[in-house]
Amino acid sequence: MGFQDSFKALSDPTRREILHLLRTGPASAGELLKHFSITGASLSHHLSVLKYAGLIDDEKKGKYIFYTLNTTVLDDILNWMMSLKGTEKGESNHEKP
Amino acid sequence: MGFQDSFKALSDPTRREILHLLRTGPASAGELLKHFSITGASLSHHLSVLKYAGLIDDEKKGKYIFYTLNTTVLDDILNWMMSLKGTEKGESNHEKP
DNA sequence: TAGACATTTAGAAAATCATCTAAATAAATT
DNA sequence: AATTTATTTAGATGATTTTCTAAATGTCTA
Repeated sequence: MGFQDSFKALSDPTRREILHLLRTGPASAGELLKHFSITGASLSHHLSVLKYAGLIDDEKKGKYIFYTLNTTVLDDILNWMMSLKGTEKGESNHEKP
Repeated sequence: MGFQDSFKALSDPTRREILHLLRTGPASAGELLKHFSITGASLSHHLSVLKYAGLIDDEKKGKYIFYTLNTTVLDDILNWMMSLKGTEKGESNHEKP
């Protein structure tokens, strides 16, 4: 887990789509799989990368594993990008100084 | 140039450091090179990736080429991340609805 | 408990990537 | 004009990544 892992995780289109699908709520691996034309093994790999990066959490519920978006790391990345733009952490930036 | 290229460009630590160095203003390739222990050829490669992604601009000034941060694409990425969090484009998000 | 279902792990192949050295281009200096 | 300086391009190499098939693990149901 670290900045590097998060950015690496985000650099793959399948993984970004997974995050996008999870924005509305949890989903099992099988549900997610319907949206892609890759094998379950490939999806599983992508999920493990996202999990290692801290971008998703998983919870086993019987036969299924449900994945949920974790926005904590996203916030860190957002802050890093804001700092590049010279915008401070919590600023709303509606006015220009 | 596209979303994918931008994220790929951001997934390398050297390239992120380049962007970080450029946040205070333009710099030539040679100036940037001082901050890394890679060859000029490698740096040049990284700069071309960043440029292709639209994250930096370059301008030739005689013997030197000056690179500047371009925040347009960063804004697109920021918006994409905000949308993941369920936050709309320009919202300040200081209150919870 | 045997079989079906959901998901992961292992291992391999092909593609992509970061880096290097060597050579090329282009502008400034002497 | 020849040399030096700044940077890029070309081509090669080793590392990492994405994907696959096959097999393993764990859980539910008939």
